[in-house]
Amino acid sequence: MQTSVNSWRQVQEELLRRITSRDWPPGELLPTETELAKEFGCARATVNRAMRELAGAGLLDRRRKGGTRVVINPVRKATLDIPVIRAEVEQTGARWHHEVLERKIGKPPVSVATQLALDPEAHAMRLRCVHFANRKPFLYEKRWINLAIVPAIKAVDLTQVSANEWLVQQAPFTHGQVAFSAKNATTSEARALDIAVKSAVFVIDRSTFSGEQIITSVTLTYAPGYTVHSTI
Amino acid sequence: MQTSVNSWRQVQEELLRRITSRDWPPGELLPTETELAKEFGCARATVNRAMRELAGAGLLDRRRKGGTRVVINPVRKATLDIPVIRAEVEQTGARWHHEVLERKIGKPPVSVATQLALDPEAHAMRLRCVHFANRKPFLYEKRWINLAIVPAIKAVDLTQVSANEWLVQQAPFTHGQVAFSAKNATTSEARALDIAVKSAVFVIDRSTFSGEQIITSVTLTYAPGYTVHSTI
DNA sequence: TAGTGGTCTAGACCACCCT
DNA sequence: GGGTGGTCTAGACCACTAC
Repeated sequence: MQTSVNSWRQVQEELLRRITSRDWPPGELLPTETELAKEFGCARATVNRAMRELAGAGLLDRRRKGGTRVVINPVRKATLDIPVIRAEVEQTGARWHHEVLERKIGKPPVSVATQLALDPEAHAMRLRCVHFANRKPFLYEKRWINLAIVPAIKAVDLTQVSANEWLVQQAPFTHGQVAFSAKNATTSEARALDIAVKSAVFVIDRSTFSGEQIITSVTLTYAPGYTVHSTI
Repeated sequence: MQTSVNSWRQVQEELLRRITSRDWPPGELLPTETELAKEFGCARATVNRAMRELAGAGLLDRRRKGGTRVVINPVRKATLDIPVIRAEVEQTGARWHHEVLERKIGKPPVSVATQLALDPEAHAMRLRCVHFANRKPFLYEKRWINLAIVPAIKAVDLTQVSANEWLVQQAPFTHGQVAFSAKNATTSEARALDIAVKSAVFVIDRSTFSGEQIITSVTLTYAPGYTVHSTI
């Protein structure tokens, strides 16, 4: 029994050491929280917090009565930030501005309505914008907004505030989905971003919800060179 | 003072409701943990856990003495899974196999050595593979492995076990970096994936570390159509 | 059914940092 | 200096599930 490993970070570090050093190889059954607490000379809650986070990271598999095991093929989790577009540009030191290409209100096509989980009769706002970094086209944005949730946006001058930023501040979402992919730029995307047709562009599709109801669905097409960074 | 909102999930739900409903608009200073605990009729630790997770999600900004505020432009966090390649393919119901195109041991070029943070004199293993889903090329893998960390891999038959899976099991990393991007396929990538040159391909660059030392650095080039999904 | 993790409590002390 | 969040403790009860 060692003494004074009593902060949950220290406990977590030691557990991680035993896993990576293969003291506890994949599949190994770990001691119980109570046993580890005794060994480390700390409270069970401290061990619990350390192990809970490792389980969240995909390294441990915990189940009541079954105990805690080292995961065989860990599914590690990467966390990546989703900032407001303006902040993302300005953080690189560049100047940001945006232009609205299209803004109309009407019934979305059926394909979009199902994607938005909207009543096909419901009205939505269609928006197409280009975001610039240092006056260079940076991002082409195609968006549908559910007016049943955020009717107030009808009165907003979206040439002054981007819909992205307005929505983030005025209609925080409870959860959302994101998808990342690559594709060859279409003619209209190439024109909007001032790039060659068929250039490889990075695409983010994102839908955000307030409870069960969708707020907005957006397709972000980034000019070539864009990279998303993340840590594991 | 309401009664029996005593689980941290209930507390978190209620806090989230007040934020999204703009009861607490962006920038608002929230009551202290002690006050909320009294209001909800639960222990301060319960409120703390609920708020800590919301802060981790980027919705709240917490500081000692300064109190807790609703973040103005929340930088939301997306979490995405990074499974072992074989598992990723098999989860779609497809059969997985892989082929090794190149496997050699030697000094890496200087550019790679700096990228790997390796002594230029250190030896590394160079690996190029293709992963298949239902016998169709799915992923082109270019990898450098730091033999100073995992010398044992020299004796492994990497045509039987993929380096990806072997490393995940035998040399768990403590942390890593990931980058996602899009690019037009080069000639060699197009040949490996059996696609047209200049097709848009999705690229993941990943480096993993054991403490300060790099374990491996890999570039994964996915065949067109590949999408990474995530939730916010 | 018994053992394990999941959670809550009441209290305490501490670190940080705003005023 | 004082108020706030960060964390730890010792104990308790509960929920799940492997056996």
